[in-house]
Amino acid sequence: MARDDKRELLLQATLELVAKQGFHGAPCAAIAEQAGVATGTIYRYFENKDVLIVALYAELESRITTRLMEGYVADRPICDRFMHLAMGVLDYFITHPLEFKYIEQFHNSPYGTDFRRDKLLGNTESSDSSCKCDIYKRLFTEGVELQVIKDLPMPVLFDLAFGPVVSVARNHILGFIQLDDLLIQQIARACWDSLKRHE
Amino acid sequence: MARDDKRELLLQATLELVAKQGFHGAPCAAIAEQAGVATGTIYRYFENKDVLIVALYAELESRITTRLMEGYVADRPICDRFMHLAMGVLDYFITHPLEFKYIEQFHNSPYGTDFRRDKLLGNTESSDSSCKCDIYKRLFTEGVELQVIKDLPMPVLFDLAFGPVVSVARNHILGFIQLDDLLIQQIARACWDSLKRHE
DNA sequence: CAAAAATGAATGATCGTTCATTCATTACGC
DNA sequence: GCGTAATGAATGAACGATCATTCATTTTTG
Repeated sequence: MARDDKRELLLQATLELVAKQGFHGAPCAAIAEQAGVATGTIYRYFENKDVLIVALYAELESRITTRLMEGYVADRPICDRFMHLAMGVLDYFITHPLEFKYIEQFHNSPYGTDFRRDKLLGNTESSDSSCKCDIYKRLFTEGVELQVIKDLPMPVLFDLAFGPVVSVARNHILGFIQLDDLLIQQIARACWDSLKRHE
Repeated sequence: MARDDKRELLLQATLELVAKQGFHGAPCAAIAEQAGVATGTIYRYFENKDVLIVALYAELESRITTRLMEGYVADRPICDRFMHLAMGVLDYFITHPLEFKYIEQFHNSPYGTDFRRDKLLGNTESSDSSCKCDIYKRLFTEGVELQVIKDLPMPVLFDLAFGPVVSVARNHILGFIQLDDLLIQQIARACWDSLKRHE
């Protein structure tokens, strides 16, 4: 078996176990078993468990960003671009429930807190302009300047746009609601309503 | 020392440790030390640690509901009542950061998942009409009937209203933004914009 | 066959929980 | 009122279970 294959198997096993049972249900022994390797093998591909956890998170972020950039046309109207991004994120989450659950678990754990802190402080690699946050940030900045988006602090605009999207995705995946294309569009539109400046 | 005092000390110690360091940072030994009692004493007031965790959550929910009902006038316009509730929740969260953090930790843990599942299934005590959810549910139902709120599934309306509120509260408490009365009002208004039916 | 990869039993640390013991308080006998 | 017995709250050392990590050994590869 090629070297990268086993690394991939370990990442996939971690994704499934953490998404389905949380970090408590994903000890190293279980991850190894799910991947079909021995416990010790984990340490040939990752320095320790924390490195594995963070590496998987980075991989998932990268996948979403790649998907979001597909079909994104930078010179469309602000509203159209926002709808594309909001519906894209929502669609990605509900078609990849395991990835969504993992990301949620990660954010609400010591891993996520440390990760955020690191991003705020020594943000040396923020020159990566393909970051999902940057796409939104530029869109919102432009919208505020053109006076089509409310003049609120950038993090607040993020919360207005993402807060409902994440909540709705969670409720869909847990089976409390059933999202379809029409509903997704209505939700993205409602988020836009909260961002849009009053005429 | 009166019996209830030690129970209260244990609840307070659990609140502080879990809020500040997560469940990982709140072993029974640490909770007891913070409360100024011995480890074993916990088991005189609570059957086990899970019971303690859930009891604290129920206590916090009760406190918020009590606060929210203060000054709530049922025959005001839909918009006014929504603004009162949204601003009230946001204000409570940012003035009680430990309680907010604990509730977030609880929701994103096996405890929270089980709690939700129990509420969905054997919901025998749902006759408690003072439940926070019920206040909102009745407000939204009335709003949809009067055609001032969008005709979307009830859980989606919850997500549109609560998603941004929770996100914003978290970012304020983590120090990423600084909320004041004006900003709180603007955010509640933005949430209302996402709920409001288009003319 | 030599080097690299994989193995999984062993290790040490940490956790929730238990329980024999201590000790302050209360109730009782005289 | 005083000495003694009974009570049960409080204690914290000890236990068993679980975890991440290590490493001597075996297996695979080239």
